[in-house]
Amino acid sequence: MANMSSSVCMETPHAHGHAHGHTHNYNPTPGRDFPLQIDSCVNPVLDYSAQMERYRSFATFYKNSTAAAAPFPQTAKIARIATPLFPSARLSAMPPWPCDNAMLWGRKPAAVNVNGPHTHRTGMSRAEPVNMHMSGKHIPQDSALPMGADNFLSPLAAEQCRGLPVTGADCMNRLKCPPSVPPGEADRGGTFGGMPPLGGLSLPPGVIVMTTLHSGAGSSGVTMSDSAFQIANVAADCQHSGSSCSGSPAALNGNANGSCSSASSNGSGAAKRKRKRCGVCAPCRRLINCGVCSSCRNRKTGHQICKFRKCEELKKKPGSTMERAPSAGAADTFRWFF
DNA sequence: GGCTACGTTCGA
DNA sequence: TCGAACGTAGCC
Repeated sequence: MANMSSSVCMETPHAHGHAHGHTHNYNPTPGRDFPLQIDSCVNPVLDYSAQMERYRSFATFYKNSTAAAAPFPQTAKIARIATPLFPSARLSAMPPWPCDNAMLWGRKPAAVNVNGPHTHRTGMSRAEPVNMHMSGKHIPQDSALPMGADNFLSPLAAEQCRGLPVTGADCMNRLKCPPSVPPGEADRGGTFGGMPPLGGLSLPPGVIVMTTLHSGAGSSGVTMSDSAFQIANVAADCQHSGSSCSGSPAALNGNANGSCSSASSNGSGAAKRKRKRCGVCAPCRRLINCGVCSSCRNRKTGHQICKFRKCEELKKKPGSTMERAPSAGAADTFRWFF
């Protein structure tokens, strides 16, 4: 599970207590570092080109290296290629914050189990599925809005809502947490307690959300990715099975294969259901195949996704996630989502 | 029906 | 134990 923690660790240098020992050299300077990250988000085409160029360089490099006397082992290739592109991402093993380039530059997203047409959740108006921000009507505003001082969240809002049962606007509103929200409500609906206020550090809301998810859930042995996966699976399975099950944290104690109790009791049929990518882990967020790994090179016969895009959750055994019962802290963490 | 990719099997 | 190959589910 250490790899999960490292792969989804999006903690900011000040968002946690450095309990895990490593030190961050990154000291965000508002007004200096932030625009750098903004660039990476508002210019997805540039990011894509950069990544493609990087992959190509890797491929060329390793191709030449293989011909040389000391070829690189596959693990070394993987370790090198898997290194995040962005400086800040090297600290977190993820992009500075999750910009859905796939959405921004038009690639159709992989079907992830974030939700479906309906997820049986009540008490929240949701006119569209979460991935509704993939629709064209969101793309222009997401990708073309100037990054004004007050609307820097706008291009991010849709992505921050990936996997969340809220609309992009709703998500953004929650993340902004206007001052009119009472402090108590802010913890519950706007942001998390124990988190640095958004205004103090110019960080994308997604980073902060995941920071809390990590720090809160991780302490109980449940990583953010695990929990998000479970939530997503609950939603997805409700959609597929047609049975009614709530998305409440209590439901997360259920089958990690994404089966509600009714479905899991059906026997092998539900167990055979293919799992879907969580859509939130670093590999799921990777947009392009490396073209170098064995899966890419052997795509015709291997039928496998690029090793660097293989969902962290799917790498685990199907039953591994349910061995860790979500703690109350994890439940509190995800109260925000529902 | 084609494509992608998850799950399983099997060999090294 | 790991990775390649295969079957096939899921999606379009």
